[in-house]
Amino acid sequence: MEMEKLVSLCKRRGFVFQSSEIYGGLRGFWDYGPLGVELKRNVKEAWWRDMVAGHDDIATLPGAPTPYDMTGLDCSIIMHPQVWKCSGHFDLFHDFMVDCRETKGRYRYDQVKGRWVEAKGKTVFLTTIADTDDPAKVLEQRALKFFDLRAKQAEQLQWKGEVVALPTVQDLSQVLAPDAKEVGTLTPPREFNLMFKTIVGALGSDEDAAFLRPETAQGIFVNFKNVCDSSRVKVPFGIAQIGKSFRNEITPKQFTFRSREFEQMEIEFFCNPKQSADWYRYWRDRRFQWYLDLGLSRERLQMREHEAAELAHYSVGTADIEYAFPFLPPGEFGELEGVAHRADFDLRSHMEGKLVKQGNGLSVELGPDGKPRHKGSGKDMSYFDEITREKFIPHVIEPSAGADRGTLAFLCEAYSEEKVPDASGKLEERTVMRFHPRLAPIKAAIFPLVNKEGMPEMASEIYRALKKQFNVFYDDKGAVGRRYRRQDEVGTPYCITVDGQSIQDQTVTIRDRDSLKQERIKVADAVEEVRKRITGC
RNA sequence: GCGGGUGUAGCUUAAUGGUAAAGCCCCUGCCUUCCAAGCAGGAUACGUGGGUUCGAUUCCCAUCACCCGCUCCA
Repeated sequence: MEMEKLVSLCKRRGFVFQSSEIYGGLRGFWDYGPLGVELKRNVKEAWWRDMVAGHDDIATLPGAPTPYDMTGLDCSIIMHPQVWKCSGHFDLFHDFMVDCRETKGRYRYDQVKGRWVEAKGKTVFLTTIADTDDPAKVLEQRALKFFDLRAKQAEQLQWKGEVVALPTVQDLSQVLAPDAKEVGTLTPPREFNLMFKTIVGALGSDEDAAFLRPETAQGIFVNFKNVCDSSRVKVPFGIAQIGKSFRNEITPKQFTFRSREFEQMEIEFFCNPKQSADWYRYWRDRRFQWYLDLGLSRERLQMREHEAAELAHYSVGTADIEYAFPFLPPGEFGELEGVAHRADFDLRSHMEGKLVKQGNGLSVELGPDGKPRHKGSGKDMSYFDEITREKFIPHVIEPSAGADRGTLAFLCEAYSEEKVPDASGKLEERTVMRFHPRLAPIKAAIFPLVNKEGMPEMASEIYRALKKQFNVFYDDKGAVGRRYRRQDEVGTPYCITVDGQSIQDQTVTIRDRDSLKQERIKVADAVEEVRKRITGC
C-alpha cells in the first residue's frame, strides 16, 4: 500500500488534516476531521473499556498472577516544574548543541572536550567526543595530524592547560570540531528544548516558566498517594490516563507518526516488587493481544524486547509493541506502545529526588554543594500491605501507548483496494477501509433503494431508531451502488437498504462491507442485529 | 539542521510571460428497484511574501509545508 494514497484518502474523506492548513500548515501538528475524530475516539474508548471500565477485578484474568483493580485519572497538562526535575526530564530534555558546518555533525555542547595547543605559530583548541579514560592521548593524535607532524615531533606541541569541556571556551573561532579538518566550523551553542516551555500567569516572566507535559505518566505518579487514600484500591492495581503530551521532536515526520503534540494512553500498574516480573510479562502479552483483537495483522505486528544495553538506566525490562507501517522501509517497525518495567524508580524519585545510577542501584543525584540536585517531595510513597504485613515501595509496570500511533496503524491496516464486479459483471476497483466494527467511525448506513414509494419514510425511521445507540448515516443520493462504495471507503461495516419488498413485509437487507453479502432481516430486529454484529455477542 | 525533489479545484492531472483545461468528487433538478449508470445545469484552484516586467501561476529570491536521503531522536 502506498502511503500517499492513504494520506490522500484521509484528507479527502475527513480523517486527518494538516494543522492550520489555510496558513500553510505547521510541522508536527495534525487535526482529526469529522471521521477521524470518531475513529480516534473509538480507539481510546476501546482502550478505556477494555483496560479500565470493563475490567473484571474479581476474576484472575488469563496470564495474570492475581486479580487486580483498575482505576482512572485525568491530570492537568501543566504541573509543578519540580515534577520534571525529579523525573529526570528536565535534565535530559535540555541540551545545548553545537553543529559543525564542515561535517554537518551535531554534538552535545557539554560532551565536547578539548585542550589548547600551540604549534607552528598557531594556537587552536582541539576537541573530541571520545569517551575514553585518556582524552589527552586522543587529542595528541589529532594535534599531530592537524599540524602535519610525525609522532617523534610531538615535543613541538605546546599544550596549554589541561583537558577541559568546550563550554569553558568563549570564542569558538579557534576550535577544531571533533571531526573537522579546519578550525572555526562550529556554530554557537543552541538550546534544544525537547520540552515545551510556557509561562504561568499573566505577568509571568522566566521565573514563572513551566512545561507542557512530555508524558502523562508523571501525573499518575504524583497522584499515587491521593488515589490510594481516596479509592480503597489495593496493590496490585493500575491507574489509567488518556491525554495530550508534547515533545519538541527535532524532526517531526511520517504523517502523524512523529508529532509534537500527541495523545497517550498510559497505565501505571503498581505491584509488590516480588511479583513485578510476572506482572511485566502479563501486561506485555495482554497489550500485544489487544492490537491483534482490534484487527492488526499478526504479520505486521511484533514484540521487541529491549537489549540490556538499550534499557533506560532505571528499567529492568522493556518491550516495544511495533507495527510495520507502510512508510517505513521493508523489515522496519515503528513503536506503537512501550511496556516498561520501571521498578520503584518513579515513586522513589518523587520521594527522594532525582535519581542516578550508582553501581547496581540508584541513588539521589547530588549537586556541587553536596545537596540533592533536584529535591523530591519528601512524601512517603511506600505502601503497607495489610494482608502480608509488608511495607514496600511498589514496583511499576508501565504500558504506554500512543493513541495517534494506534489510530494511524488501524488506518494503515484497514486500507485496501480490490476488484469487485459491477452491475454488468465487469471488474471495478474498490477502495475499502476494513476497520474492526468497534473502531469504524460509522457503524451502519441506511438507504432507501429509491427515493419514493414510502421507502425514504421507512428508511428514516430505521435511521432514527439506530441513531439513538450508534453513529449511523442516512443517504438517499444517487444510485445505491455509489452509496455502498462511499461507505466502503470510510469503512462503514454495514449498510441497511429499504426496497420494494420492505414495504410489503417489513424486512430490509443488511449488507456486509467485506463479503458484500446481503441478508434480509426484519425491520423490528434491525437495531439488535447491528448491535450483535458490532459487539460480536 | 544539511542535500535533493514537489507545491495548480476536495482528489488526480494538463497548459501558459497576456481570459487557467479536463476527469473524478461535490451541489441542484430529471431519471432511477441493489454495488461508483444516464441527461441537464452549477460551485470550487495557481501554498505564502517579495522582486523583475506594461503584465507573473509561469522567471528570480525568500519563506512555509510535504516527500526522499543524511543527521537527531529522553
